[in-house]
Amino acid sequence: MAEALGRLNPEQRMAVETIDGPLLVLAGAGTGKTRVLTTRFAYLIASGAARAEEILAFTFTNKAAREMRERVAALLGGPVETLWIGTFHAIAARLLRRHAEAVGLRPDFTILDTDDQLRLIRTLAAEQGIDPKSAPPRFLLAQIQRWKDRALAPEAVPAAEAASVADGKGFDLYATYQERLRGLNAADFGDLILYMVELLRHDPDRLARLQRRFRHVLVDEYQDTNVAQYLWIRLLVEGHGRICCVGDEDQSIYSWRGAEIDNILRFERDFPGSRIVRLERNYRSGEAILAAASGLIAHNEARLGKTLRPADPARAGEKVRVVALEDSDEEARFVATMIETWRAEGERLAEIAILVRAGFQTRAFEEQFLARNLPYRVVGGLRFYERAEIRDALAYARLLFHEEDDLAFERILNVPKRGAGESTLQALRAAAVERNLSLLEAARALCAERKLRGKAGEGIGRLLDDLDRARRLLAERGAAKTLEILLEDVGYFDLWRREGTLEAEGRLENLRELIRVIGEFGSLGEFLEHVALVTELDETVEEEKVSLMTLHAAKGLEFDIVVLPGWEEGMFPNARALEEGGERALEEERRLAYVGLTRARRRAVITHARYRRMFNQVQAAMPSRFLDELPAEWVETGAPGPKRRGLGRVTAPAFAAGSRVMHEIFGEGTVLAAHEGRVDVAFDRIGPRRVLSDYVRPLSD
DNA sequence: GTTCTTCTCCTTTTT
DNA sequence: GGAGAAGAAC
Repeated sequence: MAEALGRLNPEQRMAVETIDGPLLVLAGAGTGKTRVLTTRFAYLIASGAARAEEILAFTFTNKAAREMRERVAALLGGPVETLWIGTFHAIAARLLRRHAEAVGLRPDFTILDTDDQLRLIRTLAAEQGIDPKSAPPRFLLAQIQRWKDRALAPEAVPAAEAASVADGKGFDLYATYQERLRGLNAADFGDLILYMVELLRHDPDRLARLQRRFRHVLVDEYQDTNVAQYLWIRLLVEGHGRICCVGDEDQSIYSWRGAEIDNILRFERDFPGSRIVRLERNYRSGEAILAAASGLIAHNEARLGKTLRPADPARAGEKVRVVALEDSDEEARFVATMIETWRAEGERLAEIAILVRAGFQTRAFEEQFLARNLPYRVVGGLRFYERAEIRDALAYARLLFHEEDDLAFERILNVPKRGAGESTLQALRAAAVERNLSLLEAARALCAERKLRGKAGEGIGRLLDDLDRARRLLAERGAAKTLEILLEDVGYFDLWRREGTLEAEGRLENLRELIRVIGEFGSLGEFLEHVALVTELDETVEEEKVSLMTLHAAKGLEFDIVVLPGWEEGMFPNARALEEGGERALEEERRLAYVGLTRARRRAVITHARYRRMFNQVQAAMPSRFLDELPAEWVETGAPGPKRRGLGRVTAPAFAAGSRVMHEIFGEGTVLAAHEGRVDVAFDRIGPRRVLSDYVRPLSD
């Protein structure tokens, strides 16, 4: 322990050893936040303040939870199974299963995924005659989630607000949606937190027991908590105030998910007697990058304020480079070529990341990388458990586990196609309601009574037989093997095999992977709980590949080199975000920019295009206002590369058609024609292009 | 009634 | 260039 403490700087040490009251650790990017959290965890135990199982630690991602768990275990010397370290949702689920009946659920309740939620909302909205055009299901679901993020059960939604959403229909839908979820013995993500708060609010004894049981509470990424999470935390530490929140208001980027930056800004008022420790020594980046990022974020109002300083003051590092490109295609080509150059200079691809504002931006880069055989990976795109084939297979698994899982049944009723379409489903629903059965039981009843005719009757009959057979196999063959047999029997594998495309190959591969993973779990139930709460299948093998991801996905990561494309008004800051959220949203966009810049250890390159192709048309784009907000002394403009020896003074006539030239970015090529300030060159690597003559020099040989 | 095809709309970020 | 809804064909 002494050794671990000795590795801390004075501020970090203060953050670890202040354990007698509420503490807010303002941890700037790259200041050793995780080290503080894990050391504090261990210190609480070593100092006798709490036993390991008396410390409750909340994180936002499963990855962060895992990392913390591993590092704490290492500090404590050996794996600790009983640690309460997890995401808000995972911990809520764990606690709720023990107290399910108090919130109207059974302990084996299902946790819905977004697909399920949306399908349910769509059905309910249709039942209630809500026009999907004026009130799209996605929007309604988002509104319901926002209520849940604020810990508002239907009866708690303020009347004025209830009336304002789709003429009050949105609110009615919320009430029925909640009823239906309880009927299905299911909870969605928001419910986990909402129910937790309700449980603690309405049951003082239970609350008191939990307060005694968890002597210390740690919260990571406090700036990302929503109101419901905040209320939960507050209830938990009411009375003793032994809470430590770690966060960075400048990295609060999840308001659209209900995160409330005010939670962190208000900390001192919320938790009387609290102290604040600032971690400002940055161990990641050079001075130039830190100064550029600091200068940018200084434009925000909603801050507690802190200044990042390089831990090594002698390390100025490279300035942030800003490059203007003609259009989005050229941007992608430029970035790809730049990365090829870096690679040739010995940079590792795994240490290069391209961070974009919106997911679709990755496509242009992917195309370039594919064409050039430049290895890349898209981080966080469609996650494993969100793929259609995985969802389908999981629906079969859920049905095996819980016959009454109507949502799973609906999903696979006609997958693969067995002639049971919308009208069949309606008939089943009607029968289910009338006889108070689950859909599957209703199907069984109607089949037995020969009320389902033709293709549908036959198809459903076979499905029921296959399911029965599989269920009988379950105990003997285990979950993985049984699911494999079931998917084979119902013809689900064949569905993809018949396609014969490369994509279908991939899907089959994913299914095999799924079955392998199921095999690693003790039971089907255990596996399904894991799937509901863990969205990624994380085998982040260190591969020599460029990473492509959104700025949101990049939070918490770091790379030697970071490329930030698309810094144009409308794109970044994102126009839609500004429309919805105004000034507050602008500040959040700025925080995103700050997060992006501070991911870089050694080098950051920002690009913007003068013309951007949006869906089908080309639009002129203004450089992002964030570019103007970067302090000029830490920024360098123009393409990188070897110093321009007299370039720019070379005039166009110097380039005779047919002569060989070298371009700073695109490499060598042959001149086709020269124009005023521009040259057409057939480049060896990327083909013909018109480029600025400033960037071209003649090759003497 | 079911499935296939065309059309139109939009595309921010995700535990 | 993708998804969902509406219309057309089986």
